[in-house]
Amino acid sequence: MNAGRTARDRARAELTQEIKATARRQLAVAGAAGLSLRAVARELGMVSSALYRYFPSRDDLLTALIIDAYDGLGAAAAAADAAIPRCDTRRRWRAACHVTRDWARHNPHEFALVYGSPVPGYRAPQDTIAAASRIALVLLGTVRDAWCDGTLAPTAADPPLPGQLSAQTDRITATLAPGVPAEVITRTLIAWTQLFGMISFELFGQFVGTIEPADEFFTHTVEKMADLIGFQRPPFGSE
Amino acid sequence: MNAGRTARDRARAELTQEIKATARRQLAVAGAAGLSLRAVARELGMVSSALYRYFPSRDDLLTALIIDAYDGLGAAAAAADAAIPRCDTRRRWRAACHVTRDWARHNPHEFALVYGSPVPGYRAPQDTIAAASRIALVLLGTVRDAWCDGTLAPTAADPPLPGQLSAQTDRITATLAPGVPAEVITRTLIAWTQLFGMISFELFGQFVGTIEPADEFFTHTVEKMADLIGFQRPPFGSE
DNA sequence: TGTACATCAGTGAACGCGCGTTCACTGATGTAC
DNA sequence: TGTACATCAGTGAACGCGCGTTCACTGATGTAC
Repeated sequence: MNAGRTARDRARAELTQEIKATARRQLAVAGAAGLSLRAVARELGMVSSALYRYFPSRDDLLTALIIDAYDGLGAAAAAADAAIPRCDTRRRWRAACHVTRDWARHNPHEFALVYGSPVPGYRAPQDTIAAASRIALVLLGTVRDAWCDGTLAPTAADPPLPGQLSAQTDRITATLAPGVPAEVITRTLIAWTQLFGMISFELFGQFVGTIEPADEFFTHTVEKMADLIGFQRPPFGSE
Repeated sequence: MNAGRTARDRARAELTQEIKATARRQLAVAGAAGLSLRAVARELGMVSSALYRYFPSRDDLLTALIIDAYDGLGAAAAAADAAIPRCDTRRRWRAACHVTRDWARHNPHEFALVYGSPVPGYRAPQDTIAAASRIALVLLGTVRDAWCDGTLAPTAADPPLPGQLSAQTDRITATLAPGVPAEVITRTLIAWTQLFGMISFELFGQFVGTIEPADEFFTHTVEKMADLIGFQRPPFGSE
């Protein structure tokens, strides 16, 4: 892989990683808004202007951190998902939810960076969107596979979705989950927002004094949401 | 109300409000981490040290803003709830959810202040917790009333909740909703986290390009969560 | 293998700006007699 | 009603610190012949 690359190239790649790692550590003490190139440079024993060889501006460094965060979560979820037999869709859903929480608890500042309040004055470039969608694709993939298997509970004879919402879910269906009914996509969106809301509340302190620790609440809720989507319950005694 | 108060007192109260209002405007441009006493003073045409007559430090001003934000949301929800007949519990739940979203959309920076990433280096004092719970109490109140009315759907014969979670819900039940089963409290907690997760995603940009605008998704989801809790569906044609 | 030149990493000084907080002070407002 | 004193709001200067970004520069690494 490194064949043909010069020492300079390798040094550059390494230092780029070190800068990002140091910046990540900085997030913990100052938050995204307080991320400081000078502080990063200081910790690396460099002069601040040297960082401009690696990132054209503070915002570009922030963008790199955001993409890394989304990628880290996406990769963790994809790996957890891949470790489970394709047909065991409920377990795959569950694993993706739990790995998301675990990742967030291990990387609380990166979670806050991407799922917390937007950084004032920072406008996320397009590249971040692709990275952001990885986790959603893993979650949606388990639902799609369950639907295609025929193991997902049938959709209720509810009134049809209103126009705007059904257009939105159709767009998702068309590109990412052909054949899956809008109703199922909608339930997945509900569970998706529930999952991240619950993790945000846990990490951002809304559970202090009540749902603390949140382990059992989390586990229980993941099952409830799996039921809501329609994943088949595991046979009695198998878990 | 102002009887017996001196001109000085009234001026002090007014200026305190003006400082907070100006600080709230500042939140929009710099976020909580960037809230600056000097900028607030500048906008008010004062010298920065004058603010120390009103707030002993930057963090105290931030605390005041946090309490005001929680109170604003809590008051809006309480008012919306109070405007609906006590017995119409599903409509009360629905109203509280919608007013929460409306408040968040009208006050996005205050929403971010209290439900977004924690401000680095800032530790919220105890007073904020009481203010924070107001919205939760309104939501929980509708569920409690529905249960006491006997109009809430019966709880399923599910396996009992695990110990940690049932202890946590029991504590909530004991003080805030006597007689309501742990299962119902748990479902309410799920809906509560779902609600705020959905609003966060909408405001913080996670819906960009997919669920945008989120109006119908929001309305639909509020109904689904009302179903999950067990509020009776409105009779056919009544809505 | 050796030389000439181009590329690049990192330096150090500087620009122009921001911040929270303290302190001694002036002058207006309020209170007690 | 008037006077003496205490309280308080707001000033302006200062302390000591931080920041992002630019720029001319030195010296090391890489490339072409």
